[in-house]
Parts: sequence; C-alpha cells; structure tokens
Amino acid sequence: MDSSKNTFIQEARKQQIIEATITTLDDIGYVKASLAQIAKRASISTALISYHFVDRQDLINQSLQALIEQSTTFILTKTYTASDPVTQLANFIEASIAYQATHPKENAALLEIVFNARTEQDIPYYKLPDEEEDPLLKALCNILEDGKKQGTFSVRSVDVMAKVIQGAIGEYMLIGGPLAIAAEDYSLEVTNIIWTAMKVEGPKNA
Amino acid sequence: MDSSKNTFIQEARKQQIIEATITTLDDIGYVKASLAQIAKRASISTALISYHFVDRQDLINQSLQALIEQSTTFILTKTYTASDPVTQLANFIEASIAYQATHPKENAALLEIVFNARTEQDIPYYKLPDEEEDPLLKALCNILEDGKKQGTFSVRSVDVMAKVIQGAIGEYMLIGGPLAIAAEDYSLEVTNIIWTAMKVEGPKNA
DNA sequence: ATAAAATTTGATTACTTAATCAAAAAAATG
DNA sequence: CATTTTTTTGATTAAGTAATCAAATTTTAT
Repeated sequence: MDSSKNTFIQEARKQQIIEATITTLDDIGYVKASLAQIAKRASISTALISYHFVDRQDLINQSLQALIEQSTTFILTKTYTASDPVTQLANFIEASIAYQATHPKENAALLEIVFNARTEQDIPYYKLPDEEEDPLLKALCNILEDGKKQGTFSVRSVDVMAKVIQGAIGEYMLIGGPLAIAAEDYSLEVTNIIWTAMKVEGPKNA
Repeated sequence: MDSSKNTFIQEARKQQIIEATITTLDDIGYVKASLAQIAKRASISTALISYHFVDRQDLINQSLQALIEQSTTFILTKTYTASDPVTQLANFIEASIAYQATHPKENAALLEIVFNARTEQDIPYYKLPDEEEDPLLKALCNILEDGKKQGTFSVRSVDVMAKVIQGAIGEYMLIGGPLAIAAEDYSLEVTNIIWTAMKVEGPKNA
C-alpha cells in the first residue's frame, strides 16, 4: 500500500522480480510460469519472492499493474502531443500499434495475465468492467466525443466506435505468419478506414 | 485419425468428455481445469479420460477442434444464406456476434484454450498463422474481394479491412459490466460503421 | 450361457507446485 | 566494533498434477 516505507533495496528487488516475471510469462506462458521458473530467471531463491510478495496472485497483480501503467503512459503521452481530435485519434492508433511492435515481450506478458488470471470468484480478468477502470478506453471516448461536438467526426455511437477502434488495434498482435504487416502500414490503413467511417458528409442520410 | 473404427460408445464417451472439458474451462479456467476436475464434471474416473485420449494436450486439442467446427459451421451457414456480398457481410457480422451471445460457454472455453495452450515449442496458439488455417478469415476475405470486384465495396487493403472486422467482432465478448450492449444493437452499429467505411464515392480521392 | 474383448475403476506412481520457517548472511545502527 | 534489523537461503511441507496398471466390470460375440 504505502510504498514510502519501503527501502530502495526493497523497491529495486521487487522491480527485478516483476521484470523476471514478465520475461518468464513471455518465455513459457502463464501456466508454466511457476515461482521456481521466475526465481531462476531472476537468479534468486523462490523464498525471496515470497518475502517480497504476499502471494503468487499478488506478484501477478503487481506485474499486471506495472505493464498497464507502462503502456498507458506510452500511448497517452504520444496521443496528447496534439490538441485537435483528428490528430489525437491518429496518434492514439499509431502509438497503440507501435507499442505492440516495440514492446513484444511486455505485450505478450500482458496478454498472458489478462487471459489467464481470475479473481477469487473465478471471474476472468478480461471480463471485468471497463469504462472508469480503463484510462485508454476513456481517453479514446473523450477524443471521439470532442470530435463529434466540434463537428469533425460523424459518429452514431461513441461507445461502439471506440470498441471497433480498440478491436482493430488489438487485432494487430494476433497477426502471425504469412500476412504480417509492418506496424506503420497497418496503422495508416486502420486510421484511414476509421476516418472514412466517420467522415462528415454533405447531405445527412437517416 | 480414423473414426470409423471407433464404436458408438467410444464416440459418445469422447463427446461426453469433451463437453465436460468445455464446461470445466468455462467454470474454473484453463489453469485449474485438471483431469480430476473434468472427470468430476463428467462423473467418471480420471483414468477413463486417459483411456480415450492419449494426453491432456490431446484432449484440449480435440476440444478446441470441436469448438472451432461448431462456431464456424454456425457462422458460415448463416453467412451464405445470401448470395450478394453486402448481405453476406451483414450476415457474417451478425452471426459472429450472435454466436457469442447465444453460446457463452463455448465461447469462453474457446478463449481459454486459444490464449493458454502452447505448442511443444512454447508457441502460443493465438500466434499461430491464420489465412489458410482459419476458414472464417478466408470467407471474410472472399466476401470483401467479391464486393470489391463488383464495385460495391471500396477497400484499399482487403486484409486489413478483414482484420478490422474481426477485431470489432472479437471485441464484443470483452464488453463487461456497465456498457453492455445487446448483440443485435452492436451488430447493427458495427455493420453500419464498416459499410460507411467502404462506401463507394462519386469523385475518387487519392 | 460362456468365453473373449472392450470399457471402467481405484490405487499408485513420480513430479511439480506454492508456501513456510529456522537459520545464515548482509546491512544498518548505536 | 558490537548488536540489532533486514534480507536471503536451503530444506521441508502439504497439496495437487498427469499418467500408468492390474483388477473389476460391462459389453459383445459365439
């Protein structure tokens, strides 16, 4: 809770363990990412992990939090370089896809946790509520709202449009093998598609 | 391999075990879905699972295959009710989302496997190549190609557009909590967005 | 009905797991 | 420099894992 009481060593060690956790998740996946495997990659004993984290679940949760913070900061920083919704949206899409391309390890680890971890009531993390929780979704909705208000975007449902954009972004990491596309090309294509879908027209139709 | 050699009992039992596997995956997730848990839900002994399936991996793989076949058949059957690309696309989107809404258990189990299972070389299933393998993606691409050829759709890259559509569909199941939208409403919104994005215009711009 | 074959089980196997704990090592304190 | 506190380890624990196997049961064929 209160990290001000922790020494530098404590914080550094925790950080090291979290990094080893991320590496392990990327290497061998959630199922096989045991404390022993994580400890091996951190070159420490398993007991030391238990000393710094109350639980395996705790370790996973803190790793997840670190991963979310890192990617969120990366994306939102680039997004708000601009002040107009059009550029912000383009930045958002590009940064989101660029993050995946430049941080494959972190991205894989994030996926592993989100799609494997469950609450004590066995509710998968990926089914947990969005909106107020997910700052990326909120930022995206805000940008769409702004563009809608100032008449730049033509959007029926901001929520659904946000989901479509999120889906297009999320799909990039699932592209494997033959039809692999460069991140920049994919970003441009997606931005173009979304832009076309929201283009304001002369005569309004239904 | 050759299922013609299997007796009815064998096939029925295998089917029962696969169903129990799906239920277990939905209930408690991939990590905790042990043979014991699956056996409990099928009201049989764990050894019987080993008798009918060579491996746990084998059981998971056969369950996955069953799940993919089921959803693919459902979606493609509804899709090809029509013969024109426009209706086919609308059908495809609607059927894909409807399947998720009407088969939550199967859908959850499919997710659990795809995002947890790995090959012997530790490659996650979700990273395995698409295209030739995934009949849904192929069908979607064909529909887009058809519409493009006959001048109904305006698409730069069929591959990317297909991914955007897949992403929008896949995102539906991740909508949890407050902003839950009815499947039909979501389908209509998505179809509308995609249609707008592919609308053929009068004057061609760059 | 009886023998043979297929199916099912309970018990056991060898392993891996997360977590605990006393003791050792290292760091901080007076 | 001595002592107290923090950090780290190795060994152990109890529980759970997939898989095996001989024996029991059921089904099928004769």
